[in-house]
Amino acid sequence: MGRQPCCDKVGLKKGPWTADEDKKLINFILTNGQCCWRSVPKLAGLLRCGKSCRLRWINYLRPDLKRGLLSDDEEKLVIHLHAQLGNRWSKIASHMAGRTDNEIKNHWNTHIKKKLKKMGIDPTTHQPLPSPAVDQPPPESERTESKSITFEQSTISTDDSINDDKIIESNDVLLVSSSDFCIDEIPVIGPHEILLPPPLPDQSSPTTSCSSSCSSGGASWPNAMGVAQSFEDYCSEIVNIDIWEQDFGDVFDLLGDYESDLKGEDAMNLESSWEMMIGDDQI
DNA sequence: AAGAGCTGCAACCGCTCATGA
DNA sequence: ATCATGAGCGGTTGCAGCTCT
Repeated sequence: MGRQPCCDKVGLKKGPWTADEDKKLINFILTNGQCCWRSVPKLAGLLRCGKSCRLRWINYLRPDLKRGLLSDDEEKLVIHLHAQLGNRWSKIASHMAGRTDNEIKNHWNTHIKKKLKKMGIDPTTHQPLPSPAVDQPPPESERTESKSITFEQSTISTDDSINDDKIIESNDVLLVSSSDFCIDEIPVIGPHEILLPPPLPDQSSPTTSCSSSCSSGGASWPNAMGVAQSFEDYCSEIVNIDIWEQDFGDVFDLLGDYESDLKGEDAMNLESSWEMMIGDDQI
C-alpha cells in the first residue's frame, strides 16, 4: 500500500490565502496550538490541505516573523551561514530569528546570488568563479604578481603569527582598488578576524540599527580591524571562511549570541504583531 | 499612454528523511 | 518491519508591480 497523500485534493482551495482564511488559521492555532497539521484544515474550517496550512503559518502568519527585506546585517549573516551550511535553508533560518527558510531561499536566489556572481564569487561554493566569468580582466601590463592573493596562497596556518602589517597592506590594496570587486585582491584574514554581524539595534548603539543602516543608503560594515568597508569588501573576506573550518566553534558561539539578541528583540514585538494581525480583542 | 518584458515573492509540488506507533 | 505523519528541501509556478521601449 502506498503512502496516503497528505490531503484529498478534490475540492481544496489553492492559490493565495484570503484574509478570512488567515484569520481562521490564526484563531485555530491560537486556541489549539500547533498540532497535527493534517487535521487543522478540517477543524479550522478551511478548504486547504494541512501542508498548505503549515506553510502559511510558518512562512507568513507566525507572529514572530519579521516583515520586509532582509537587512544588510541579515544578508551578511546568510552569506556567512551559507558558506558553512550550504543550501540548508532551515538550518540557516534557525540562526535568524523571525526569518523563514523560504524567505531566505527566495532572498538568496533573487538578491544575494546575483550580488555574489557580479563580484565574481560562485554563490554555491563561495569560491572565485572561473576567470571568464570575471568581466574584462585587466590588461597584462596592469597586473602585478604581488597583488594577487589566490586561495591556495591563502591557506595559511591558523596560529597567531598572522602579521597585522600584512593585513593592513591587503586592506590598502582594497582601499586603492576600484569599486569593481576583484577576487585577486582578497585580503588574507585569520579565523579570529572573521567578521561577525555588527551589534544588533539596541539603546547603546543606535547607529548600528537596521533601520539606520538601511536608510543610509550605502551601509558600511566594520572589518576585523574596525575599519568601515563595503559589501564587496566584506564578501571578499567571508569567502575565505572555509579555509579555517576547524576554528568555527567560536564563530558559531558568537552567532548564537546574535540569535539570542534577535529573539529578545522579537519578543518585544510579539504582542504588537498579534494586535496588528487579529485585533486587540482576540489576544 | 500602453504594451511587453522583467523582477520579486508567495505558494505549490514532489520528493526524502526522521520519528513514533 | 511497516506505515503515517511532520519537517525539510530544491525546484518551479503564478501573479502583481515595476521598468523599459
